[in-house]
Amino acid sequence: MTADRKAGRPSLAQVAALSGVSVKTASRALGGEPRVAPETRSRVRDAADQLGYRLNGVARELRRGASTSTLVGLLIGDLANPFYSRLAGGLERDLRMRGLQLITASTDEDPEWERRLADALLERRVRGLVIASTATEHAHFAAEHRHGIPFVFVDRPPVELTADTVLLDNHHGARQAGAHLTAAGHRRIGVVGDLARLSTHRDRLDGFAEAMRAVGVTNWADYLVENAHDVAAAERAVLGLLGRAAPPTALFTMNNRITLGALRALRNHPAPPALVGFDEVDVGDVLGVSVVAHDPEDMGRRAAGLLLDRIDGHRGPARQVVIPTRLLARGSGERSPARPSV
Amino acid sequence: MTADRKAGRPSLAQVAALSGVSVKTASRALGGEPRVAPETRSRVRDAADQLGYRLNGVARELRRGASTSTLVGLLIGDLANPFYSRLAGGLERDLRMRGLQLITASTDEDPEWERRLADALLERRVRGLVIASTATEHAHFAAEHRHGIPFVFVDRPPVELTADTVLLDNHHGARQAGAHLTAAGHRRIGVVGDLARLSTHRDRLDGFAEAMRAVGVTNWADYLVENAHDVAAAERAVLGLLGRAAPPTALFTMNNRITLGALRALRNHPAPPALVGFDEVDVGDVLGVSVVAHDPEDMGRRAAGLLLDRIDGHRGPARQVVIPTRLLARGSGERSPARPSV
DNA sequence: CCCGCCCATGACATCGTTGACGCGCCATCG
DNA sequence: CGATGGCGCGTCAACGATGTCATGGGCGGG
Repeated sequence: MTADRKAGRPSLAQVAALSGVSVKTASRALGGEPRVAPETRSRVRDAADQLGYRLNGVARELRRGASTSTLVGLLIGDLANPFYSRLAGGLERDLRMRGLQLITASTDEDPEWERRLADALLERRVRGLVIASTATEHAHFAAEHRHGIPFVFVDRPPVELTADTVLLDNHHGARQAGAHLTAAGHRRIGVVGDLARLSTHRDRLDGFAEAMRAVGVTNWADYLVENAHDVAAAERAVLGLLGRAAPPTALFTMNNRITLGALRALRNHPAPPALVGFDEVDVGDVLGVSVVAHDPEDMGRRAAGLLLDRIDGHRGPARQVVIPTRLLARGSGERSPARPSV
Repeated sequence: MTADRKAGRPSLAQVAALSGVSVKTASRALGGEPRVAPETRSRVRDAADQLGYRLNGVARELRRGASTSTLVGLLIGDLANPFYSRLAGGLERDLRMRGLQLITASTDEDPEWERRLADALLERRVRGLVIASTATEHAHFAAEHRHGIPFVFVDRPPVELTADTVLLDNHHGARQAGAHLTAAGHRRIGVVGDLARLSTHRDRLDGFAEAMRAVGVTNWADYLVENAHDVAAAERAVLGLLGRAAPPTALFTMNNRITLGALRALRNHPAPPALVGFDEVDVGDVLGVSVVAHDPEDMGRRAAGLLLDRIDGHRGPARQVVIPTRLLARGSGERSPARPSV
């Protein structure tokens, strides 16, 4: 009758009262501490069950102080993007082996929103923060960082801040992609990239530029489209490139979504241009799509490693891990520039 | 010199001391409360900046009490599975418009682990719990549920517990898939499914069975393979089916990973069987894969809707939302059973 | 047989913040 | 000109758990 009316959740005090012990003993019994008579412990447990009681993790965390949180924050562009979700998966798997949980937030590549989310996570006293940042400056994290909160930057490096980082070998991968296409004889190569402000975009562009320089092509930027941030935009961009008077004979699509858009655009094309994409895509092997592949889950695991080291007290200078990329030739990148007349 | 030695993070008391006001006034100033002189407020803000201070969300949550948490728990099988990550994306997007954050944990389809994770989340006093449960019984959530914690079950319904639920129209979708294949003349249809214990598996199987009954085929279970939980297992299962003396002329692959495995298995096959998959797959349109499609992000949004209603005080009986499915005929499901001799 | 030690338990303070309430002070009003 | 009230700020307690220290009883050793 009085039990679970609208009254909030029961507190330890109520459990203690019901089982006839002090609050502290109840705490000991439920918290698994030693120095509790077995009979007492089970009496307390029964009372807790009866009341539907559960220890309050918030109170415990407050009492125990700073570095007892089991929450790790993850800031990414968009959880629905397989690159990020696989990264998150790898990260989570390694964190939970240590009893840490992941709290994930998507920034939609909005720097202002990213900052708000980071603030919220830090206010919640997360144990560490893993961040694929879309911002162009991270000095405002300096104070937290100095207070000992571990930061790990993934996919994109910190700016005006020194912290642990896990990056892809963007430059090398993109150079490989470019070299692969030029080796097949291509010179007019369409390049479609993500938001121009992102470091990954710039690094990949640099790598590609190097490959083009190596064969003496300098006007390749005429075929560059930037800021194709979603699949539909990428599809339009590719159609635009193909509609030109002198269309490219090959394409370099600079991330997974863009590659998907390109595949859509090329569907049913009588003589599709050669194509190399950055990032693996689902059934890329079945479709015969050549890509610069890498392992997002490994990226997550490496980030977990760096973070856990810091949590374990590692105090060394910031470390940087570079995840290798490798070119998978599956057909689409090996088509020659010679195009049958239509 | 004494500043940020190893001393923990500064507290409100230190900010108050530095700015020469009481703790309460400092709280008011930083918390954005009214009744603070502008000059005082900025003085406190300066002191906070100087100390690198940030309000402690843990303490605030404890003080404010139960239903002030801004955390919502999400339990799914595997964050790296696009079905789940898109669901999570849709859910997160709608939750964050209300200032709620998502804390995600993967169960790897292990019921015991799922329970442990749920306990951890509930102990942390999440505001609500969204769960794609892999367990076969949920009575242990009853106490929490009665205490007013909103639960939303997604993809799989609760057992021995009544709670809000968002499900796919599995039965209908699978029946459509089966009917589509039988309409094309198929009678020997290989069926590859996920873990047999999952309700989604059973419901889809039921729907498919109905389609087969409609054309009088009763021995279809001879071509059933279950527990193909990952892509590699699905690929093996399909190869096994095709290697039989009387191989199936069509395949029904009961989820996205299984469809991917089947596509791998069928690559380079001279006369591939017809194929209809459950769940959309990336570039399914490009590959011409017929599927029973639905919208995982919408599922997440609907779950968010149910949850937010409860948080807003809705007290009605448990509601159930069914997400429709629709068959997308793209070629692979329309191949006829007539097979060219090899 | 007595002393001292260990065990089970309890009282109390504390983590950092915020709600409830109180108190001057100054402006306004009848 | 005294009563009224809003404003700016402060004091105190409480949220729910746990660390610290204290206490009484039982038991083994001298």
